[in-house]
Amino acid sequence: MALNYTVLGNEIFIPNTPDFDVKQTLECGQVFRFKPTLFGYEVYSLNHKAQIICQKEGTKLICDNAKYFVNYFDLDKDYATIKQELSKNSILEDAISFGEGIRILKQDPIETIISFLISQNNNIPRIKKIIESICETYGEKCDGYFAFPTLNELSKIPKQFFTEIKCGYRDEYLFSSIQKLCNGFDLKLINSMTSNEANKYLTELKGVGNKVADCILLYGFYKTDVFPTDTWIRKVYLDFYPNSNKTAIQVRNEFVNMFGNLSGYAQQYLFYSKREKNN
DNA sequence: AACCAGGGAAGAT
DNA sequence: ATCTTCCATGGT
Repeated sequence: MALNYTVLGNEIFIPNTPDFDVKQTLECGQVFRFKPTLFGYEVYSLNHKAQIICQKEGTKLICDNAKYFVNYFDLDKDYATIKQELSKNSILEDAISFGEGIRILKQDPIETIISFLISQNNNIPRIKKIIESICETYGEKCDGYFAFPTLNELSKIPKQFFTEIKCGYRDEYLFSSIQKLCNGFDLKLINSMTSNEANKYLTELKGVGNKVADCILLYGFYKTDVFPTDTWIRKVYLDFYPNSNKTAIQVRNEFVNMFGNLSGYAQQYLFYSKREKNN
């Protein structure tokens, strides 16, 4: 059954349902540009903003473009059926009931590439700080926030800036990949590729390896037959298969074989559950 | 002090 | 092709 929401002007209202939870959706590691407020959250995507107000009867989104955020929060997708299908696998039972309100956000490809270039071998609070700093300095000033810079704006950032805001060795990755995105690298090709082909293509960007490529494909291109495998997912794997010495790529391929087109969803439930519980 | 964080590049085998 | 080492930074 699909989500039952209503749109009134620039407001979206989602009545209480197990298939939508803002906290779970924002804090499951897929997005970095949001902050908690008194009554909920504020979320930023490109040059859009949504105020999210958690009420007794449901969740209200006050935004600049309701259509944009209906798509962003994937509100027209039937997650109940996805969860029902995935729950047949005992590995997922607990994780799904723990994060049953997760939605996979439909983010912008460039914003996703830059964000997950920064994410590698890094922790979430610092990732957020670095992205915010880039927006503040090079993004368009909007009403109470800064937009994510356009590709053209990104192309004007000197490598020195990435160094100064403590990107560490990722400064070169960001600088080099932005140049490439401006010059010859064609993201439109990805839509006509299989996920494996697209993964390989994305690794032509410096700093993008197998894992970051999977994140880009899942969050930026909505390809769900991928399974980003990071340190947390490897811990999950060890929970079910103790003293396994499989590499990240082996774990990744095993999960993709297990979950097929629903791999991306499965990954989110497992990641969120493991990271929140941290045991 | 040593280890970890949503890993990946480069060089050695 | 697979295995090591090193890579900045900040927190524990």
